[in-house]
Amino acid sequence: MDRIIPIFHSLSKNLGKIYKSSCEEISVIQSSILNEISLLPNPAMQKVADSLGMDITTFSRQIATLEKKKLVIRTPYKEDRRRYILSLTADGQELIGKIDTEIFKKMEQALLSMNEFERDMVLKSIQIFDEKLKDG
Amino acid sequence: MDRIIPIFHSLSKNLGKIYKSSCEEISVIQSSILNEISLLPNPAMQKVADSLGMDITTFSRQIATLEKKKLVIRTPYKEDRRRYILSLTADGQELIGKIDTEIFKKMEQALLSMNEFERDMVLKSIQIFDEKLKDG
DNA sequence: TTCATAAATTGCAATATGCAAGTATAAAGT
DNA sequence: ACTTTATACTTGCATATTGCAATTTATGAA
Repeated sequence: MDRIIPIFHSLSKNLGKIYKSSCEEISVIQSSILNEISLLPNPAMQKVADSLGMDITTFSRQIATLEKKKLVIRTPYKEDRRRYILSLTADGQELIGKIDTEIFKKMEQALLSMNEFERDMVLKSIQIFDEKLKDG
Repeated sequence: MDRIIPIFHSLSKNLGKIYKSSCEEISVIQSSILNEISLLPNPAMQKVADSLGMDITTFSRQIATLEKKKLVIRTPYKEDRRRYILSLTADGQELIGKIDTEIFKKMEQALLSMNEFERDMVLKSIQIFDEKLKDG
């Protein structure tokens, strides 16, 4: 348990570098917004902002930027006219596909350098770990 | 292997939230700078910036800010007078100690909700995984 | 209706970013 | 020696990001 802090920092740094180097056309923040929109079912702005732990005013402006770039669409929500439903354009979908492909290449490289037993254990463990973090 | 992308995004998000919520007095970026300085032996500015993958001009200004906050000291390096050696002040050390304690609490919470076998496997796996990412 | 709450945007000031250009020092080439 | 080249770091500048406060518009409750 005492190795946990150095591992935390190292892992944060390595994941961050992978993410950054996989995003060419947009920032990491913007990529995470696109990704979150793709995960949630017909989300309103507040929902996505909350899910990412972002301030709503910053989020609002990021969405404006992403909309200008034709990656996101805001659709007025008829049941509650204060809200906008967010969705990705075809370009937006394609872009997160490209980014995910880059991320995958780098993750794959790390995983393929393990033997099969190790790889299965690592994948399973990370999933368990992530679930526990999500709950906390 | 096909679950790797969702896990990557989720893990990035969760680690990022833990990091952010553990930094009160400074930004996550600044915390990662303090942490990196503490890891490297008598590092010059360029060294730390490279290690973090940061642009040197942005880094230079962050160091100026951290020095004003009395968290970091720049010491001229006699063997090469173009360089400055970075080190933490007592306040800087104390601050990363506080931040690490907060991070630890949250990580511990996740790990203690596992049984001992699972916890050992997860810790070992994350370490292996992180090592592989570091090499790549 | 009136009041309180919620979703989203805008004003504004502070902060962060990175390229280009600058200074100062060190190292290499002639 | 001395000229060129390269390195370490800083500054100018333009742009982007951030978040609090205040505003607009819409919903829900009293």
